[in-house]
Amino acid sequence: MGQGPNSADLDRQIEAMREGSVDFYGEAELRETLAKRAGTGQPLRVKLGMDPSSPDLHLGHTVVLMKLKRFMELGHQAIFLIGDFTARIGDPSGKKKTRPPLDEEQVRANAATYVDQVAKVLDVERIEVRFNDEWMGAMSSSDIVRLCSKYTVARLLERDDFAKRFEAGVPIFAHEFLYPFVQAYDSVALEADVELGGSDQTFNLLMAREIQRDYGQAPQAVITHPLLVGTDGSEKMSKSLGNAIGVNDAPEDMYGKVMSIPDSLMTNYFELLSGGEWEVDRPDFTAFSLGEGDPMALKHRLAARVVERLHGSDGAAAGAAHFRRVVQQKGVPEEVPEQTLGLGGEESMVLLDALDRLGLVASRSEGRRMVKQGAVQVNGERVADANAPLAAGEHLLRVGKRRFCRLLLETSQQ
RNA sequence: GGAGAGGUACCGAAGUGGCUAAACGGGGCAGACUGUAAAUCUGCUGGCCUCUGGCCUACGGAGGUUCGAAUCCUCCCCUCUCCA
Repeated sequence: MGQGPNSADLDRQIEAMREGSVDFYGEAELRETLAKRAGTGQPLRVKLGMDPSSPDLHLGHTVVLMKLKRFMELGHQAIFLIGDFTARIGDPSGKKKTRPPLDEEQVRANAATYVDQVAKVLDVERIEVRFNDEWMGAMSSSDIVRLCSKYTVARLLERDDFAKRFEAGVPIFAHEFLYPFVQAYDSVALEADVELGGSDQTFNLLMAREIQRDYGQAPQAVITHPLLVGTDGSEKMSKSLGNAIGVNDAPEDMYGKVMSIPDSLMTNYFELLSGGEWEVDRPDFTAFSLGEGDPMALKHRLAARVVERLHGSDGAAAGAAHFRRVVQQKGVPEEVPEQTLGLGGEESMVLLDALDRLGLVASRSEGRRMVKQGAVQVNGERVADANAPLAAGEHLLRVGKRRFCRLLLETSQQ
């Protein structure tokens, strides 16, 4: 931008902004704003907010982060808002029940890791990072009353997740109504021109437009994005559902988790995660069902791209090697965590004790079950007796497919 | 403020005095199979043990009745619905 109103350039920008989105509200106004500002060098203020309700971001978050990246490439100002205040309310979006509120300490701990995780996808040096406690914490009760006077209960109840809960007789607590007000006010405080989010955020995002008007600002454009489905292939990706691929997952784990998505999800992942950076493969499932084509190779390609984005090409290579070796050939990973235990004067250690002390099993009862099910191997041999003795020396323990530990048993007193 | 309904394991949901560590479904884990950590099939899924058996803890909370309670009684807490 910057070379005066150029319609073709505007088209290109708008197109990039729309790519991969579900809805683009306020597109026409945004186009006008861009045209007006062309030549002034004044960038758009583009807001993306996340609540530090869990310490880990996952691939679902990267879908929107990639869009933020595109805005940066177009020369706009990215604002990453950490909802430290909102996390203590608990976002009701898409929830079938009330979220447990987090205490300040948890929120702070989670927030601390966010910027690092975002840095895996974006150049955080060029981002404005803000916390909404900055202005929300400073609000007086009368400010909050004033904010709440801008929207009606009936309109809040139109919102899908509230409506469903209300109808089903699932409790809705009054503080949950506060959430969209705060998120909307964030846009006022940040003077956002554009806000990005998942499609489950549509209500909150649109409400911000009205609140901004009430506070004398031009309403932000809103661009929503599809929600990435988790590795289970049915629910949206979420840490609490256990179907998430974390941004901080080790390359090997990340690679394996991508490999574990259902085949039918491959296209979707290619498209949503591309962020305009990958050419998108559209596998031919009809061919696969006829035994043609190579779905496995495609999935490997997807996994490699995902891991490469977050861990670089070395990570991708490591992930691929680990998968071939451990999963396909049922082998032992290249690097197995090592631990040393002392025998404390005994001749040997009972297998179950070792599993328990190494944390390879959740409880001793689980350990017994694992052994009974044939899930436990010592040095590549399946062991049927939980009380089998392990002599001093080195033992490679394996529980199930993925839990490994190299145990060094020492005779020294301990 | 009044009246009803309800709170069961990770989640949903049966069970209304002993046969219940609690049916069934989902989830999770394991084994088999497979191009895959997909799909499918089978098994397991509170803890602890000297383990084809035994012990401890558990059905919102606290007491009580009973040889014995998730199931009966009392009080308390929480949610939903209707009325005001």
